Amino acid sequence: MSDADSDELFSREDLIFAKKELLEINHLPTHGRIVGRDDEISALANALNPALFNQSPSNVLLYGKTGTGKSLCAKHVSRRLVDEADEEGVTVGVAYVDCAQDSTETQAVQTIASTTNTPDTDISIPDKGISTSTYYKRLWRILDDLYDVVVIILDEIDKLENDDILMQLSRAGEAGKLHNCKLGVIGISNKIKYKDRMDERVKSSLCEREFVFPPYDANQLRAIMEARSDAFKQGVLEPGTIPLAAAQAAQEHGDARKAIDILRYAGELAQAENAERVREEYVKKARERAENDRFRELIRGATPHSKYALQALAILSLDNPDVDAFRTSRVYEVYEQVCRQMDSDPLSTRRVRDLLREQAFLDVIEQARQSGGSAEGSYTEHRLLEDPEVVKKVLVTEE
DNA sequence: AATCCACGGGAAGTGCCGGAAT
DNA sequence: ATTCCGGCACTTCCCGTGGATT
Repeated sequence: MSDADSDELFSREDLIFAKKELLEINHLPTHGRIVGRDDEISALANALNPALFNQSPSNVLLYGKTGTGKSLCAKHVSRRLVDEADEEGVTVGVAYVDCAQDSTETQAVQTIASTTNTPDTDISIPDKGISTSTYYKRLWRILDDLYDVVVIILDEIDKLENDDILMQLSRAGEAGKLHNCKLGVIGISNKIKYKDRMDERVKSSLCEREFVFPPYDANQLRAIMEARSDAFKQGVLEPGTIPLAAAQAAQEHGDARKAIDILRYAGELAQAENAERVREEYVKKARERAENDRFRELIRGATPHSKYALQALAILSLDNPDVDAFRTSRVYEVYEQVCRQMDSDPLSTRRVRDLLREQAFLDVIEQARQSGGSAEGSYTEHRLLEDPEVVKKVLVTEE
């Protein structure tokens, strides 16, 4: 814009990135090791191990916050299983379903059936047009015809609209739907509370084993980022950049995806300013942006009044830096003020209680039941899990 | 073919109230 | 004794569907 060679509208050469695709969200590390998940990988392998002897693998539920490597490990282990079982003469199939995309029973079955199907069969799986039960019938046939064992990975399982498909999958064997093929289900959720919402019978069969994925610490994040530093040109990254970005990401949520985002944003900022190197100041700005994005994503789809309630909690947190949890009645008072500012009629206390509970399920806030002591009643306290500054900024700029 | 309308289902929201907690 | 949580029944509003009418 202000440079001497400003007649150059487009730059001819990328000064910062060499292989930017390494930093794209969906990029999976193909070669090299998965950082810091050895225990989880071997536990998962252990649960699936019976498949090697043509026996039923255990059903598993994986918990952990976003960006802790759940999907990655599930995919990795199941792929290894297919290879090793092949050497043993056992045919293993894997179906991966992203339940955020296929959130209904029909869509999910359709995806499973069409990914496990091969042209060798005379079974066709149309995109649409047949009933759910027909999909199931064809799926059972495919599985029996082609595989000894099938592992079904249900990612973001909490996004499913109902438990019907879990019901079908968990009972497929005993209900006589499958004759030769054994079924194993890996459920992946980033909501610890998801299990509470599950049907009791599904829960007992699907959660034979549970593993919790802890957030990455700063060292692990640093290793993850360094494994992708080839995305940048030689010498562009200052030596302190990655450790700084890792430290910041670890401090916030230990989310590897976000850590990579920070790195990419920092590069883009450097690019936008025609800098030759990625300096630390860019990392700081990038972190702010990544954090805003993350929170924006978290509250996407929330109703206006949900946001007002969150805003009220953020205001309380900012006004009282020494306290971090507030009882419902105080939140409601501030919420009423927010509504007045927004020129909107406040909802009832009953409704706001529910809205806050929804936010707690989404891990935006945390609730704890408290008691005031003798003759003082009991109540719930709400604590914001996000940086109040970020919450306020995002919520205010949304309007 | 375009318009209208009745209908059902689901989400949002309210009020009531028994009961948990200390 | 006190606070307020959370289940329940109920209302209101919106939206997609599908058949009837113009």
